[in-house]
Amino acid sequence: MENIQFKKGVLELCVLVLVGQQDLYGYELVNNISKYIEISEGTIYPLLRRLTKEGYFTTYLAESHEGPPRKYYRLTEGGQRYRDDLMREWDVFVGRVNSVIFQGGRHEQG
Amino acid sequence: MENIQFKKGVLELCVLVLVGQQDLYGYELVNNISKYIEISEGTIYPLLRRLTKEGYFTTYLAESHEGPPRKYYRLTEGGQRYRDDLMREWDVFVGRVNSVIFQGGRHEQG
DNA sequence: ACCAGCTACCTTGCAATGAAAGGTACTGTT
DNA sequence: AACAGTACCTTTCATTGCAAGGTAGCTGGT
Repeated sequence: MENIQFKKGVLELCVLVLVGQQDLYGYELVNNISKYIEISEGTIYPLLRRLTKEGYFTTYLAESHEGPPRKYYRLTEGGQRYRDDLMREWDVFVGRVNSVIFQGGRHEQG
Repeated sequence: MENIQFKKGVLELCVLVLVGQQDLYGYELVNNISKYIEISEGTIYPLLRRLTKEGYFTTYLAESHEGPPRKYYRLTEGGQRYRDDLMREWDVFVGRVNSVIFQGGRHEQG
């Protein structure tokens, strides 16, 4: 998978979903997501900052036995709503793209 | 559908697929795709230029009864290969994103 | 004490791409 | 002539992912 462009906007959704399941810190998130989708720290940290700034996450620090303190991210209520909206949009979007590429945009629809 | 970012890279695939089915001109393409995905001329024309420059399309002009001449785009062999590669990548990508957001990145996998 | 390697955080500068806004030009109708 | 519709094109901007680099703490080996 070399196509960077596919990822645009989708990483945001992945991050929102994973943090929604349990509080996570950035480094953990990178390792978690990158099992599936190639991703680097330089992508995740700015994304986490932005989503926090936009009110979708709160953060807190916790000590670690194996290194510097970890900054955990927790999904807010607004974040949950945003996540749910994005999931619906993702679903609709994939459906529409598949309409275009599998039926050639010639399929009858509303 | 307000999320612009989802579209990044995917429009390229849509354009390749549609032109692969039959020669199309830009204006027609905009109207065709925008039934499914919001899109504007300012997006399509630069994209068509780029894909032509990269050797995926050839072009020819044809007169029109109802306005200025139309510039038709035709998919090259290289374009067909690229289209097929992109389709496979899109499929894989969607599968992986769904793994992350539906199984929380905890599903066993190669 | 020193160093390597890992964990964990962060930033700057860059490239790609979609969109808004604007421009050109032809045809047909009024 | 004026206008609407078709059809092309460009410039400028915002967003976002990445490479590269920087800071700092902990662990284990020498």
